[in-house]
Amino acid sequence: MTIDRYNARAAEIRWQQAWDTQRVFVTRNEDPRPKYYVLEMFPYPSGRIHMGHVRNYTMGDVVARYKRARGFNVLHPMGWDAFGLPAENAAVANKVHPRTWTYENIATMKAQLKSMGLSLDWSREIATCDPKYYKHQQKMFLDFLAAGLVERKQSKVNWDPVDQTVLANEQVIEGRGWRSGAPVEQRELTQWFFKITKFSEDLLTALDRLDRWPEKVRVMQRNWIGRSEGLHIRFALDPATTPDGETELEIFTTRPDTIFGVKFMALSPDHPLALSAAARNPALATFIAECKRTGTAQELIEKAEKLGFDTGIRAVHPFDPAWKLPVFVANFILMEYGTGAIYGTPAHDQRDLDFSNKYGLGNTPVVCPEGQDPQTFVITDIAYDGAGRMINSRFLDGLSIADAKEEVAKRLEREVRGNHPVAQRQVNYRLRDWGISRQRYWGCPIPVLYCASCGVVPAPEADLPVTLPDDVEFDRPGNPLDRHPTWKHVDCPRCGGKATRETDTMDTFVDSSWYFARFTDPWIESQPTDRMAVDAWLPVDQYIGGIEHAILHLLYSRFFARAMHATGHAGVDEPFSGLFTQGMVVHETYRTSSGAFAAPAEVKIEGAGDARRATLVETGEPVEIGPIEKMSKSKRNTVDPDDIIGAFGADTARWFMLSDSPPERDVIWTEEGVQGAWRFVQRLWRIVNDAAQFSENAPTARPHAFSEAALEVRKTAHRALAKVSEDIERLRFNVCVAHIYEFARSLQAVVTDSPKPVAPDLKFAVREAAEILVQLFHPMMPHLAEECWAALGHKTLLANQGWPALESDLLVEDTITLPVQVNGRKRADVTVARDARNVDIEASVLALEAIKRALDGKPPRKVIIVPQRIVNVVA
RNA sequence: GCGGACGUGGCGGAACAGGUAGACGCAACGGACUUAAAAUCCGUUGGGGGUAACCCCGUGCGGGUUCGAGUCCCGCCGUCCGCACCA
Repeated sequence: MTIDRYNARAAEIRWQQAWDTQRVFVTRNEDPRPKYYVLEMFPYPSGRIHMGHVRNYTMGDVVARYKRARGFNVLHPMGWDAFGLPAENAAVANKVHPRTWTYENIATMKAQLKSMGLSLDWSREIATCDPKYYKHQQKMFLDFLAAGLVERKQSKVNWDPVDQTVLANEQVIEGRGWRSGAPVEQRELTQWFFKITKFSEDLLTALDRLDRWPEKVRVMQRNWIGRSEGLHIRFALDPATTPDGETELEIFTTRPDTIFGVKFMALSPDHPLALSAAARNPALATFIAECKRTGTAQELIEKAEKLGFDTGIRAVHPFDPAWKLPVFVANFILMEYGTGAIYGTPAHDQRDLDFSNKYGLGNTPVVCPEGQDPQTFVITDIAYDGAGRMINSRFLDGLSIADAKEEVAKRLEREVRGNHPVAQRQVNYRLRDWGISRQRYWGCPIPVLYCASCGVVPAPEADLPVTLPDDVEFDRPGNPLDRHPTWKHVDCPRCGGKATRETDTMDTFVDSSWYFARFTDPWIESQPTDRMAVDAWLPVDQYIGGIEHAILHLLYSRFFARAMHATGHAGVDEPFSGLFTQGMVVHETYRTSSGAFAAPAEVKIEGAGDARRATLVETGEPVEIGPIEKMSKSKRNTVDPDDIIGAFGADTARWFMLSDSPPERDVIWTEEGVQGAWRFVQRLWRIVNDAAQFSENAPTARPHAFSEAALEVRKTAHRALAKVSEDIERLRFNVCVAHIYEFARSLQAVVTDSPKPVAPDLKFAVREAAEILVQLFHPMMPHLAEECWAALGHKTLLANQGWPALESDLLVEDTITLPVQVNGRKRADVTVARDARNVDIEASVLALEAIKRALDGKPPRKVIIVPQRIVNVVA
């Protein structure tokens, strides 16, 4: 009998329909089995899925299908991060409404995802642009507002001049907008903020408990939160030098130990004292204006030279009333951090030293490194920030840095001026509140009103959702909501007078900060979450997505979980107990002689190694093979998942995405790799069919005894089962793939090489092995697995089948083969009984020809036997 | 500058917890089948030496610990990523 080639296209559609009709992947909240929530970061509906999606969703699907087989009630939902700027850009470019554009994209991408055969519960699908979703987001905004977790304040914001909107600090990358890439400017605006800083300490310390997160991500978040302990000190100002009404200057320092090395004070150009001093000093006012000018582009600030201006004001040293310090305005002092003012200790801070050297303020070293002579220790160009003993510091001399910090804090805390202590210990964070106002149409409206007499008024809950108007124009830059003739004009719900709506919408990162909670009960209309459901399902057991969200999305979601907890919408603080960040899909780039990029589909490759040459298919023009880079439209090195699925089927694409590269690293998409995956699909199909034929009429009951050959088949199968199970648990999919290749190859050898007729026990063993093989690759290639399962005579869906039971007895061998080393070099193998005594092992080892030769007739000095592992003979 | 990760054949990579380095795949080469090709199957493939049994070298470089080091320690070199005037 000849076996037809496996027709992936036809089979895949058939099995997808079968899963659909039988509602296999629809999850019930009432299901009593233990829960497992696996989630991949939901996509932005940009138009079509790309290979990055294929990789991400395949990994999630492997975990979901595996856990389902292991008996868990698996929640594996999907939705759409559907608000955002590209929809508006499309509206400008193509005169299509953002909603239309978005939903058309969703339809396309949903069909593409379905063609991948993912075990998703589509009944829970949500789109964040749906008023049924953002209604609840508005409700939570109001709850957060009432709970003091939202505030409206004026602040300097990052303004993206291309997108014409505000960006959060996290969205500014190297001084440029994360989406537009335009240099970001600073502007003063009144904005809505989520008070993420209220949770700074908890967001930081809780990272230690996220032991199933990549260390890299935790480090990045730790740095981002940027906790530092220090002292808040009030310096008195010399009245003779100070503008009216000003008496003191507050600073924050993490190095109070260096207080006797201080040479100057420096203020941010935005500092109130700087401004009041500027009011009577035109030159200073000019300097400040200058700072702000260079300060419009973040990029320039970072490269700018340190500049200062002496205000003429003098501060008084807290330990010496006679010691006066010049107060400068300096361009490198940030108003947003600490108090916006510092004291400068040039010897021990590089920035202060640069500044001091420029303005001739000198420096006095106050920390002397171990082994240095304090008399000769001088600082010229490089500040010293290491450990050491205090010098030149009066009562601190001889103390360690830590003791000196403590001593200064103690003394200044005790000292009182104007009923307040002169200094207080303080913890500062780099983390800022999350500004969420965006001057955009296609986002969730912020549900507040402004009334001339009542001020800021929250929208009444009965009016939620505050929906977006449909009739908007995108013919001009700026926010269409603001220009809309009627939308923003409403009556004040408090006084009935005239009021206007907030026309800013929320940052789309708000939408994605709680979708994982909504998935647990997306049907409930009365509230954002059903507490029974959300508390039962959260946290997400395994979250999978790109490293690019290490800070933004993941930190916001952690904040949201806490805020939802505080307002009664959820019972957990951490949304994701397990996190995995997968690598990118990369591909070679191709350039024609004109410098234009060519797409892989347009290029023909010939030769191998150094002789590899590329030409354009159409013209035969030679093409330069360029570096391997992340697949992107601009470099045209993308491969369309539809093309791959069309040509080879989803299973081939899925298998290739899991092969070779470790999941956290980048994977290089190659035509050869796809071909290899496709060949293996066909090979599996043949092996399973051959095995089915081989084991025809196999006994259904397990034989009492097995021949050596049959036993070997069973051992191989169960060893593979053990390894693959373990490696799926550890998300080491590339290693799973290798084990499956190995197992398949050995099963194939048994089926081809065994003499006929076949004994019943071997039939049984081969049949068992074939079933295990199919079940092992099922999470990775579900369609092929169903087809094979049917070929093995099963009438039920493999998707509903449990994971095979491991017979661990089969993993234990009666005899073991140990490598034998002489002086750490392998010389031979020795096969002994598993429980052989060491003396017997030693005797067998020393009897080996190769060992005798290596010892050259001399007795060994020592024989080291590591049980079950290795023997080393020391000559 | 600060912080982190990594460095293994021609390539992607494997090696539990200090115990046989190079699993598995790709590419390449040789062979079988075929009129031929495709497809499939089998074999070889870190470097060097030897007819062979076998021997020597080998996990970025230099040291160290150990019976034994890809793995641990110290010092370099290189690559990638994140943060970047945060006082």
